[in-house]
Amino acid sequence: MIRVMITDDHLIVREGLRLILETADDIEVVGEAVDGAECLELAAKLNPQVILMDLQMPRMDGITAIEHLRKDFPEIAIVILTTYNEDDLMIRGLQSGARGYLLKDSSRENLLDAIHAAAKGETLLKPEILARVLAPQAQGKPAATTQTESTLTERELEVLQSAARGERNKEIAYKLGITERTVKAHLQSIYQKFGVDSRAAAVAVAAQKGLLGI
Amino acid sequence: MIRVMITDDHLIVREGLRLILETADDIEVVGEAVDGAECLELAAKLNPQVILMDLQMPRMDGITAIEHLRKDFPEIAIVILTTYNEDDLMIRGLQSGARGYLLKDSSRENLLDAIHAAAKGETLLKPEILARVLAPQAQGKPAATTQTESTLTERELEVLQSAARGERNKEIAYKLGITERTVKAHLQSIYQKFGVDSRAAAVAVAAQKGLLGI
DNA sequence: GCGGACATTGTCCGTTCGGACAATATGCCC
DNA sequence: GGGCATATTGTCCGAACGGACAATGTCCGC
Repeated sequence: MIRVMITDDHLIVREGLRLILETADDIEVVGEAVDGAECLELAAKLNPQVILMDLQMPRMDGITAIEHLRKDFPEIAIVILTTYNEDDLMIRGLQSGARGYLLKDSSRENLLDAIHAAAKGETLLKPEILARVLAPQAQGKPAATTQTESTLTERELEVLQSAARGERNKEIAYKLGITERTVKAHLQSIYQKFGVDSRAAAVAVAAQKGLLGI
Repeated sequence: MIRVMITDDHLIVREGLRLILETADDIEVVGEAVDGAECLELAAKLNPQVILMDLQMPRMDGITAIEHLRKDFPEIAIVILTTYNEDDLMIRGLQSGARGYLLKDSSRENLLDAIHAAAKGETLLKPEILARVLAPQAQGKPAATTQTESTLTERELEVLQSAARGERNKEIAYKLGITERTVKAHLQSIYQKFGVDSRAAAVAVAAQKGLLGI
C-alpha cells in the first residue's frame, strides 16, 4: 500500500485526485494539505511515502515546501503536480529534490505511473523533459542562479503582490510602513532573482509561478 | 437526468469534476471541452442543459465563451467554475449571463446544489456574492463598462503580451512596426478596459484572464 | 451613406521608475 | 565571533511612463 498525500489549494483538484488515486488498489490517500505550510505539518504526522505537490499555492509555494521537505523528510518522494509546462519552474522543482513532474492535463495512467515510480525511488520523466533537465542553460532562459536566490522572501512577495495590484512605490511604502527607497530595494532584488528589469515582467513571472494567488 | 458539460483546460479538474458529478444519480456528464472554442462546438452537438465553465483558458477565455453561448444557446445554464474569488471577474461573468458562480475550493455539496439550481433556471449565490452583484459600483472597483469593451483586440493583446515580457514601449513599437505613441494608445485602451492605470496591474489582470498563455 | 469599432500618430507635462554609487542593523547558523 | 541572508534607508539622474488635450484613415455592417 502506497501512502500518498495531496497538497493543492483547490478542493476540487484534491477531490479529483483522491478519486482518481482510489481507483488504484495499491494506493492509499492519507491526507490533504491546502498549502506548503500545512503540507509540512501533516507530513510529520501522516508519514506519507509520496506527496503530490502543487507549485502555485498561497502562504508557502511548492518550491519552498519541497526544499523544506528535502531537508526534514528526505525519504518522502515528491511528485510535482502543476498547471504550467514552464521550463525553469519544472527544472527548479526537480533541482529542489522532486522525483517527478506531472502536468494537470496528464492522463490518469500517467499520474498513477508517476506515483508508482516515485514510491520505488525512481523518477518518471517524459523524454523531452529529461532532455531539458540534462541541458541546464540551453538557449534563452537566464539560467537560474542558485536555489536560495531564486525564491522570494516574504517581504519581497508582499511588495510584488502590491505591485501587481497596480500600486505605486509610494503607495506600497505607505501600506507596509517603510520608505519608498526600501520598496525599490525589494523590487530590484526581485528583478535580479527573476532575471527581469521591469515590474511588468516581474508581475508576469510571478503570475507564472503562481505567486499572485491567481 | 441533467445533462452537464464540463469546460476546463485541466484534465485532472475535468476528471475530478466528472467523478464528483457521477456521485449524483440525476446528473449525466455528456462531454468535456478544453477551452471556450471547443465548448461552443460541443455545445451545439451535445445539447447540454448545464455547462460548468472555467474562466481561465487558452484560445478563448470563459467570459467570451459565455457571451457567445448566451447569444447562440440562451437555454443553456452556465455555472462559472474558477479559481479566483475576484470581484470584477465574478460580476462580469454573471453579467454576461452565467447562472451561478463556484470557486474551485467549493465543497462537493455546493457544486451539486449549484448545478441543480442552474438546471431549474435558478441561480445559487452565496449571500455576500449576491450583495456585491446588487451593489454594482460599491466601493473601489471601477464597475466594468459594457461587454464589448471588456475584450481586448488582437493588437491590444500583442502589445500587452510584449509588455508582460518586460519590453519598453519603444521596443514594442519597433517590433510591431508602429510608433511609440500608438503603443501608448493601445495600452491606455487596455487600462480602461481592465480598470487599471499601470502596465503592472494590466499584466496581472491579463495573467488572471489567462491571456498570457501561462 | 453613415455610424461604430479599430488602428494609427502628434505634443506636452508631471510623475514614476530603474540603475548607480552606496551604508547600517538584525538575526541565525556554524 | 564571523559570515550570510534579510530588511532597511539615502541621493542623484536619465529614461520611461501615464494622462490630457487631440486628429485621421480604414473597414464593416445596417
